[in-house]
Amino acid sequence: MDWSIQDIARIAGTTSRTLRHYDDIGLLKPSRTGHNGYRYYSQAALVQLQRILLLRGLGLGLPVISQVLDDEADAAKALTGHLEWLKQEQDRLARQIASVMQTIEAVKGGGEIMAEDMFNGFDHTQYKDEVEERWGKDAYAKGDSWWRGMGADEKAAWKQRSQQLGEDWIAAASAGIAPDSAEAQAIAKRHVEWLTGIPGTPAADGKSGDVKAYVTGLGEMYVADPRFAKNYGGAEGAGFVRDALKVYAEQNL
Amino acid sequence: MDWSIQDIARIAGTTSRTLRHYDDIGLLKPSRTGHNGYRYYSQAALVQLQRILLLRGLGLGLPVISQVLDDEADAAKALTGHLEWLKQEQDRLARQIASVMQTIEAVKGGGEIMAEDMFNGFDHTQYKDEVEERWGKDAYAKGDSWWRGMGADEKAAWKQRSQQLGEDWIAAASAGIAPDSAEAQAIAKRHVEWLTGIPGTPAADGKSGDVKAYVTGLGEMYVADPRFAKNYGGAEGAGFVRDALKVYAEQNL
DNA sequence: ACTTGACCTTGACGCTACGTCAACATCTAA
DNA sequence: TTAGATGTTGACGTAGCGTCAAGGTCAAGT
Repeated sequence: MDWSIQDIARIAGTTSRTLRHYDDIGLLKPSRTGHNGYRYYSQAALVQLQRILLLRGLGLGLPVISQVLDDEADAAKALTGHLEWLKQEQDRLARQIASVMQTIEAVKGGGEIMAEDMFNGFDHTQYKDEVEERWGKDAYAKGDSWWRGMGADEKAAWKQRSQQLGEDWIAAASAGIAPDSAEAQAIAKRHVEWLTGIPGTPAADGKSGDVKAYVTGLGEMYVADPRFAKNYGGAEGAGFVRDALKVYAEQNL
Repeated sequence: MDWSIQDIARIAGTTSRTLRHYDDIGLLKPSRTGHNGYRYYSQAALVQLQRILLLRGLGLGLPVISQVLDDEADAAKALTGHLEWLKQEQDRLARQIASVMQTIEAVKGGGEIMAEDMFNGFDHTQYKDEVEERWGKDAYAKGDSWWRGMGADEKAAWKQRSQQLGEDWIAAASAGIAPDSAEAQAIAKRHVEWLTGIPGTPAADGKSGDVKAYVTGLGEMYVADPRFAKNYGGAEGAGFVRDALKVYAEQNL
């Protein structure tokens, strides 16, 4: 009335190693163990195995499967959540495919993978007044000397990061997600980390409270100043950035 | 003229751990090492790092990136190959999404994740005559007793595997890929493994040569017999199966 | 009874690309 | 001088098994 480990492996279309693994992690125990340590499985175990393989085929992780099997009422919930994850992955893939195609074209045309001056139209010095007014002349002097001291490569790198952040912000805002969603907050985290790269600002050397004020203040400036707002998709996108940064600052700084 | 590990990490938007990792695997060595063991990176290293991060962002693996950096002429080729992989992943995701949605509906409606009689319309005994004629009365007797000795669960499992194989074959055939392609051969491999689950046939207990003849013979039967052919999408699909099995048998059995 | 050969067991390493301690050395600014 | 930031080299963890390694067990044939 029961089968050896190879038997069910073949019946269910999997391997004995997998069954031993499921035993190890407690996902599917053999229904009986021989005096010699051999694992034997009954019909009930086979049904469970089928379910496991079905769910695994849908892409669910083993811990989730375990939980679903414990309480089948959760199945619909777990699957719905998983569906969301799958859709996000699909989006991510679509974006990557577009990027790769674009890069292929660039490589075919230009030759070099990445020219040094990929990023133009970014002039750090144009914000001199604002920085002085808000954070003091001293801050700007330090910040500016830091910027002028950079090599072309470093400047390019800096531009790339800021541009990437801008793109991600715009994508997030137009995706219709909430500013306090995990995705938006992840970008906010990167944004703040990026800010800490500017010496002389509260973000780089300040205590938690100062950084909080600095970040929220910046968010407001992004909305108010169209020169900044355009980096984030205009006033609307900048508003999203401001809201997201505000939430992030309050929760983490 | 060079930066510490934290400096470039911040400049490039990554972490020092990542840079140490790249050093360990030889992907990006520091341009200079201090007497104290500290890593220092030059502008050239920064440019390399930028390229690495760009390619990584496109989803390429580190070994591939390493190779592309060694010979930039390969970039377009590597990217094109990667693009294919991305598209396949996209397809897989699309199928998974469809399956998950379908399963959600089934769970909502039916309650149970998998009822025992999910698979109907499959009658093992209907092929009695063919089996006897081709492989001898003895073979059928053994095969049939084996089948009748199965529990409902086991029968269901068997049906599921055969049905799954049928679906995969149809998908492969309609995808327009070649019978000797890696994907088709992978299904063929599974098909043969599935066949070995039938005791009394050459596939289960035979020597290599017998199995080869058996498998190729089966392939022909799938085409000739509409009752089998319909499991593989009709005569055309069965033809694809036959060709794939033939290639597999010749190369592996 | 003895030998094969198939099948079983428990470890334990490998894979991707790092994150995350741990324990300890070094540099920097007050 | 000393605290705090930053650096170093291990080494473990991650998801889900594949893949040896080394050694017991079992069924069948001689």
